[in-house]
Amino acid sequence: MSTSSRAPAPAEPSGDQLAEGAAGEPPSGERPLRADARRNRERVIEAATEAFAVEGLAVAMDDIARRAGVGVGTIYRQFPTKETLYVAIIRRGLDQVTARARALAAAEDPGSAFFDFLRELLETVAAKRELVEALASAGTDLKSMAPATEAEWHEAVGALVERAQQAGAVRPDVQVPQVLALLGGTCGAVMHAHLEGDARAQLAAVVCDGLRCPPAT
Amino acid sequence: MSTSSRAPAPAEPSGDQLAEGAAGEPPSGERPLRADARRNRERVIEAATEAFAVEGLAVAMDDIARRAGVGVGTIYRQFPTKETLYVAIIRRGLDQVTARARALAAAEDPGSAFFDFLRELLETVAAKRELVEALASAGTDLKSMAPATEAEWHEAVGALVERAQQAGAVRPDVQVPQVLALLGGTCGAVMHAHLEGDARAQLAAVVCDGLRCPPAT
DNA sequence: TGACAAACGGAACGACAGTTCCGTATGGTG
DNA sequence: CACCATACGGAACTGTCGTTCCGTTTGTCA
Repeated sequence: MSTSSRAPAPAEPSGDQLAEGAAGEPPSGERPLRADARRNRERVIEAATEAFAVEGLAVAMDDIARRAGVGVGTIYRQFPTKETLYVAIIRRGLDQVTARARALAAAEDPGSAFFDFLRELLETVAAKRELVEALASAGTDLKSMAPATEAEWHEAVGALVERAQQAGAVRPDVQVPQVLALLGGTCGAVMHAHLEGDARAQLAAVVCDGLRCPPAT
Repeated sequence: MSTSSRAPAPAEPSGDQLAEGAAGEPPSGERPLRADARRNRERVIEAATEAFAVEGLAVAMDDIARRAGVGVGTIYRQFPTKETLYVAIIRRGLDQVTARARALAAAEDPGSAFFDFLRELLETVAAKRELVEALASAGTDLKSMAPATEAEWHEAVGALVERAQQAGAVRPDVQVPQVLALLGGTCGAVMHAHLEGDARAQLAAVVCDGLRCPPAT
């Protein structure tokens, strides 16, 4: 050993590059990225999304590159690590549902807004089951890889839940963290059990009923 | 996925080792295993359980061997594959909860039997969070790796649920598969969100209420 | 107690897959 | 239309692991 240790060092977590520069959509705050680069970035994300869905998280970077019609080097210029690549994809997806949550938070009926959100989320996840399953298996800690995305998600759901509680549509004794956990768990249930159509709706109904205010008592 | 068990010269699978001999508890139907072998088998399972919990599913077999105080070869004599090793551990755990379900199925009050089971399950899973999380990340298809174990689990829970429904303690419109899914999802929620103590109980309450018959209406 | 099958240990083997490197191509600009 | 920073491709490099092999040790049985 000793000697030239110029090895693929495990990509140390070193501090703040994770904070924002590692894997946002485009390089939000930086110099504007050449045209071909931007095009390729998009292609890579697209290809990776499909590859992860079809082959699982374990697809080789070479495969992703081939699907995208680029060289591996091109991927690594935008995503310094395989992890940053799938975190970027996770972000994208999470941002979408967060946006939906925010939109619903402005609805007139806070109660149905929340429950609709839950049902929609289940549908969305079921529709992309393979991909979500793959990404979930990463075991990535979003809180450290994409703090902002994570925070916004929590915040958006929190708002939805609290409004629903104030309107008396959701029992007041549940905390937002529990709801978040339940959302995740229910998504997991739908995916792993391959619940389709009615079965899925039924499960949603059970969870919704549990969350709803106990009518009397 | 993972673990591409690709041998240089695959030769022949020589028999359906998956079917039954691969990873049961002791070699249930075969010749009686020498004393040291039985001892080592136990040590290996013990060590692997701890290793998976502490280091995750990705621990090297060499690590497990070291922890167990044996050579890798010894592991491979009992568990032809890494996968068969953790499937054995999964089986063991699942058999335990199945046994508990069966015990509760004989209780006087079918309703509280079922709900107690759910709560207990959540406690158990929370107590072994690290291990369960690791094993869950395997993405192993139990139905094909341990059909009997899987079937018995379904059957035991099914019985519990159906009795509770007949007693009017669980809403009659949910199917057993949904309950199984919900059980799994709730465990996942508790683990991923690190819900502790009260938060866990609260979540359990929500799920139980959802499953309970809507009092009136 | 002697003999033999069963079991052991652990070095060695192979293969895979993430990451790096560098010569070449190209978009953008003055 | 040059010029060059930026980007590209993809072969090559490496560390890591699962798995195998085989000489040695040990339990068991007559």
